Amino acid sequence: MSGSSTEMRTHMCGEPRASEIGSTITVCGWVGRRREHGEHLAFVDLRDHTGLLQCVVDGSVDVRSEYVLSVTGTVSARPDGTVNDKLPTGEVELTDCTVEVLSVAEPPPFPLDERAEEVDETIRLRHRYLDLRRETMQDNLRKRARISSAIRSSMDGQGFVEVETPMLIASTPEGARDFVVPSRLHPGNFYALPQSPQLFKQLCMVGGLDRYYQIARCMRDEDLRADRQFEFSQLDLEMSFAGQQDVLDSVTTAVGAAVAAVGGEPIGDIPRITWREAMDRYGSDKPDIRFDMELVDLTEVFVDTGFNAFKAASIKGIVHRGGSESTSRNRLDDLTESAKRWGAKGLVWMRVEEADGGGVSLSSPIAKFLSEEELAAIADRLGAEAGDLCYLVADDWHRTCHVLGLLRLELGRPAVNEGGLRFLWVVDFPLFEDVDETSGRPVPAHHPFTMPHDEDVALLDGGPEELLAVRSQAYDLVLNGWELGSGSVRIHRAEVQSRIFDLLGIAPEEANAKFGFLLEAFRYGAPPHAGFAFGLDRLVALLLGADNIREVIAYPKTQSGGDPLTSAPGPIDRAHLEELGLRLLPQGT
RNA sequence: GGUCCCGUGGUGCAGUUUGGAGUGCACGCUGGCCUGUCAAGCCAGAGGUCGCGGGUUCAAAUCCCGUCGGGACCGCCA
Repeated sequence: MSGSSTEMRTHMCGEPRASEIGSTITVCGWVGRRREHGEHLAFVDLRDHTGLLQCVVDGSVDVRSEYVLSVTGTVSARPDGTVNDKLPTGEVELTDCTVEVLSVAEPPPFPLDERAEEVDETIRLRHRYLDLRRETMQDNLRKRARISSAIRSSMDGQGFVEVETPMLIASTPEGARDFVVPSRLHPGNFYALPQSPQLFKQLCMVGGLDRYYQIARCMRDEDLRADRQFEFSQLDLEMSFAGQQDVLDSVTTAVGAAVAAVGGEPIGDIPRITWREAMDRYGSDKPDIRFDMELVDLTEVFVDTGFNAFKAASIKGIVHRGGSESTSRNRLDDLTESAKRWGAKGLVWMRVEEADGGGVSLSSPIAKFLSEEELAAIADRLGAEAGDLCYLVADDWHRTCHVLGLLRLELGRPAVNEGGLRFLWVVDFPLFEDVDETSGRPVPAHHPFTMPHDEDVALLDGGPEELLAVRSQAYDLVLNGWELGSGSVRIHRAEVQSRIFDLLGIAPEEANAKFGFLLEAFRYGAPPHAGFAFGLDRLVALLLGADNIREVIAYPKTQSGGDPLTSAPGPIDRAHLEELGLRLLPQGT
């Protein structure tokens, strides 16, 4: 029985089959539905995580929903005409039953079947132990465990060493807001919980571990979302004497093992595009490539335009195939409002109609401001056909891409469980995401230990234009439009590192105070190294078709960071505070 | 910090637009009947701070203000 039999049971509820007819077995589980037919006959569905078994008992036995029973009886063939082909155990039933009530149960506060999907999530979380009894949640957690296990096996097989890093670490002001823990032995001082084991894994490389990995818990005190919890799990890895391709290969192998563990199609080679191309074609650094609707560049068409709104650095368009009929004027107004909220000055839309003399014509409130040649060029470049709806945005390159990228998702994005699994590597991220206008300092796009592209190092000495053109050896893994994770080749040479710190305006003393231990470690012989981290919760959710990572986390928190089960967070008493050397400010300050 | 949506017996909903008795539906629960059901069936019954507070009104689930809780999103998440 594959290890499922115990002192208390011989079989799991989902196991008995016709081949075992005649044997006497004992099963344990929870009472599902009962069907009573008077004092002489009742059917009780006994349930555990493997399935359901119908037990035929005397109708005078008082068992209720969710009572915990041990039932000993004979596996019997069901009488003719009563076989239930919807159940794996439906050919048999347990007869001559001896029922022992192991625990009584109050009626559950919500139905423990698929109808629970409709129940207020707070109620599910308040009684999460009941929610977990449901088949869907059992399935989610068991598949998650299989995925974790497959990832560990894959990493072990690739020669990675699993290392645990500390949870109580020094706070660093960069990046996400830390959760902090007051120190009793050092009043007035605090530990931080790790946002990621970033610095420790690099130290592991200096320490000669060669290949490190960990399924690490990370904590960030930032607002929660459907795909973000305070605490989350990452597959975190780092490799010595390795470059980008090595990391991509290792991660691909691990992710492939994860997909295979839940019966997905082999992922094959993951396509790769540059950040620049991703922005150009999809308007996003995490493109959802389950559907096309790519951005088309129209800037050249309008170099000499007389239409003021199109005298812009970048003009792009997308085509909603056959969208004209299904899109009302009201909807177009809503989309225009959305585009403005996303930062655009406006949104130009054009309905594509059959032209009198063959071909197509474009109908739009702004068509009268454009020349025949311009209209023809738009239709031609967009490949517009009658019935299509075209959208154009004109602005600087970044904003044009961003707005059309969001519009593309709004118009075409499939549901979470449709369109298969479309992984994508996005490479050559810019080293800096912006240059601060007042200070002239570049703003790092990744962390400050990210290696610039070798051929772009010279650009570090240039002005804002050159700085923004510097590519980094940083890469993201994207799945169906969700950012799964990111990584980079790290700087291991002191002179490059100090150049970066200098550019970012981090003085040597400051760098020393924040990262001194890492910089010191690098003075003792740092191997070139590169790494990656990706969110396990997000991967599991997407593999299981969940649109929300709470569905694949046993005990998640609500959007406001509370736990309805334990009522965390809560106050602590005065003595406790005093021991930690803390005093609360009055409320409302 | 901001925008939007939701809150009515244990659960899911209708009722709110246009104020008029806690009115209705399904599931669950309790009791009764029932020897082949599997969403069992039939009969009867219990169960309510309409999230909370204030206001308008002869009268508030319904209108107004505030507040709490939940969700989606923007900001934020190196």
